[in-house]
Amino acid sequence: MAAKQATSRLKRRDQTRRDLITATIDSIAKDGFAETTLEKVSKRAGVSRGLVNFHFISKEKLLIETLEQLSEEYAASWRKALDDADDDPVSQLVALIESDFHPRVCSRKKIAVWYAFLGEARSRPTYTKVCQSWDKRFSTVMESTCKNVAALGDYDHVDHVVAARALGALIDSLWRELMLSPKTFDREKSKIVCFRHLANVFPQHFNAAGPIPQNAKE
Amino acid sequence: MAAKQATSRLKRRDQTRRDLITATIDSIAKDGFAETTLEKVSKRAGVSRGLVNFHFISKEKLLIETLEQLSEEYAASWRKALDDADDDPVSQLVALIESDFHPRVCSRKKIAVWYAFLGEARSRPTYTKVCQSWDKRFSTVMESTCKNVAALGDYDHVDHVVAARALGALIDSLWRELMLSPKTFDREKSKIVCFRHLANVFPQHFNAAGPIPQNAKE
Amino acid sequence: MAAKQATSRLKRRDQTRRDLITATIDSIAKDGFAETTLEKVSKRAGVSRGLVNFHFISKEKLLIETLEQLSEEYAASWRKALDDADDDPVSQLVALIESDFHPRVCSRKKIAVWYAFLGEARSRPTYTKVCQSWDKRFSTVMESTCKNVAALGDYDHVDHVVAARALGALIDSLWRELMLSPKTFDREKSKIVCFRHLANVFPQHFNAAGPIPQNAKE
Amino acid sequence: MAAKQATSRLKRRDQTRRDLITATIDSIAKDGFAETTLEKVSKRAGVSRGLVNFHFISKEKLLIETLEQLSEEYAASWRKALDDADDDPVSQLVALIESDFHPRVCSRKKIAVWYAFLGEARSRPTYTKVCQSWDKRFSTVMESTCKNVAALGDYDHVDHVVAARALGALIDSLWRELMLSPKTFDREKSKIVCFRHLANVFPQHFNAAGPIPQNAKE
DNA sequence: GATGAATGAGCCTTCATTCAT
DNA sequence: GATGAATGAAGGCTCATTCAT
Repeated sequence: MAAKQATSRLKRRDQTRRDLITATIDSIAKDGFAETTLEKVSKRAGVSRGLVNFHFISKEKLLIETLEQLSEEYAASWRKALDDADDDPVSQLVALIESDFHPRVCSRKKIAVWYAFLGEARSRPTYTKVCQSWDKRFSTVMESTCKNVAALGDYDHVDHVVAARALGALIDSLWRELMLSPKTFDREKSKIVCFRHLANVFPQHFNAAGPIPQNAKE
Repeated sequence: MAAKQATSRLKRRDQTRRDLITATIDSIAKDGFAETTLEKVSKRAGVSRGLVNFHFISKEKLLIETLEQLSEEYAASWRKALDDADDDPVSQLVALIESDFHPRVCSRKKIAVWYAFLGEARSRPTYTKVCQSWDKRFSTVMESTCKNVAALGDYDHVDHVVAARALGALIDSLWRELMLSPKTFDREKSKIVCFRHLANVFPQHFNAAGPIPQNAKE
Repeated sequence: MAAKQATSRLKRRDQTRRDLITATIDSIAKDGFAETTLEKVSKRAGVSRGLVNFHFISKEKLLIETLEQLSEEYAASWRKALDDADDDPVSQLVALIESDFHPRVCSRKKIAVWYAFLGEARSRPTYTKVCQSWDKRFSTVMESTCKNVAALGDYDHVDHVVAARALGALIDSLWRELMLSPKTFDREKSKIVCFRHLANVFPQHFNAAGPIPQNAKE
Repeated sequence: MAAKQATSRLKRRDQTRRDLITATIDSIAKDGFAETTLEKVSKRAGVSRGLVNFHFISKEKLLIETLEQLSEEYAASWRKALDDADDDPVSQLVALIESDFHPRVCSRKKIAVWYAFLGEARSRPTYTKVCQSWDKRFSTVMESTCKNVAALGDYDHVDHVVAARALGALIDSLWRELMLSPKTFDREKSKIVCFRHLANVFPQHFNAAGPIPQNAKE
């Protein structure tokens, strides 16, 4: 029973922590980094003022955990996408793109927060690290997938590393469009832009509509 | 004589304003947006605390003018690059790339500031507008130049709009690398990355070294 | 127990608020409106600087609450005086005068503060309202009491409304004397001035010493 | 010619000083004491920022001169009224009342300024002095005039000193009404209130309409 | 004599953090 | 474990005053 109570307490504790991180994301998205105060965050999470320091020691630590969670969510999303995808590089590339534009990670709110952290990254080493590894992990998988795609066709002249980097950059550029000009942003058109880029580079495997079915060949 | 006096005063006034904007850029680059205070800025500019409000009314207005100047500097840079370039689209594309990696606009400091503003853009409408137009103006010229390049060769299957966007995104991604990982960044290699992207898309006109001389054709 | 705790906290809270208002009155009385800063007020109240904003949101709101309390204290004073007085108009008029010169409300400090607010009344609508209602409430009761006195005697030719207003004005004038020339001010003499005014208007019921006993008549 | 130039300069100087005092009055009337800054004053007077200190040394000195001018204007007004009046006390009393409600001195603006200074009087000795003498000079003449009126009739039981003081207080109360409730204020009705007070005290010489013609008696 | 840029002290306010209850 | 009053440092801003031009 004591154990149960302890478990319940732990759950409660974690729930409060999660609530606070969610509230932090919401606040940064709405009011920006500069206007995000612990009072707003605690009010939004429905807890008392002093509780944030109790759970996270300092505001800075709360912010770092928030960034880390955001980063983890993102990585988890594309990892799962890869796991669920068929075992060929083209499908995997498609899965990565699908994942990156899934509302789960690609919402105006989350992207605004991501850019907010990026904006402070230069002057806060911890942010720098998280942002670097965020970029790094994704570009690595993107690169290797593009490499595998390149191996499928007649792409000797294609620089798959640069193609991968350009694809990553393109996705980022579309995210930024969602943040700055949400009205012109369109989730489906964004994917098409990515496919068109792939069609420019891997014309045998992609066109504007997405991957070109390769079964005819076999 | 009175006119001269007025001129001298005006010059002085403008010089002070410029100094303050420069100091603001330096401060944001070094300490970040959140840690940029008017005291630091005024100290850096070597003037008294109250002078900022005297000249710019409020901190926010100083920040906006700073962002605008940054935006203007950037646009002026690539406009001049275009003006100075030969009158063929390939040279112009090269000029745009050269301009974007020229230390004048592509310094770690300036890019950090640009990203700092971008980070607050979501929650401050004025920043949003300036950032939008910054993106917009550049992508427009990039697109039309790529279109002209596409017209030079056998590029029917190439989507030049997406190619242009990808190039812009690539440049931005390299800038971000300069900001987050200055040690791995290399100005020349960055241009080569861009050329490689162009080589992927316009293989008749670009290779990793840059533009392919076309005189053989004539 | 929780309730007790809450009560204790609430008491504490209210005590702090009261202390701050008292300190505000003291400060305005001593240094004047213009020189009353939150630092002085908080120091006088023995609390930290930021607590004022915590409890009153802004300096302006603290000032308004201070004025309101002053107004309430004053009204409470004469209301109690009326309650405690005998049930005849002459005794009531005497009670009102006694109340107005009671040190509880008629201290140099409080009058200085009252005049300080009056001085800013024109340019701050909230002050205007409080000052208006202060004046209004008192003049209403003064008027009706004078009316009742007038009905007691042979005062057909007497304008009791004007007599009441003149009495109120006289009291104010004596208050002002306390503020500007405290050395010539004398509490007892001030009441005599009021009685003399009443003697001028209601000679059958008042003389310089106060009310004339009317039992002979019965 | 040099003298003429000097004179012209002196005139100009005085004009500027007068403009600044006028602007000060306007500013205090509109924005209150607390919000009256030298910048507003100089802007209102149409001169440069630094000129106030040049002409008045300090803000405080400008304020004192403003108060003094207001006081002088007021005294000049009732002195002239007395000079122009017939040589009997009743006419003189009427003249004093007329003067006190003449727009020249009894405007909402000027009264607001007068009360603004009064509000700071307690904490600034110089203001105290000016306000004291303002009160004193007027109450002295009021008292002697009332004394002379009292001598005209059967007023043995009348305390003319208190009657005079009440009249002065009444005028002040009506002024305050103009400041706080300009909509209910009425210049003519105000005078009638004063006459009614006098009718209460000197029924043989005043009624609600004003002085009672005494020629029938002779 | 006049201007207005520049100074710097001081004010109100905000806010992360602490701690008694 | 949770609350919220209290702290105190720091920030943006105002403004009287100074002074070079």
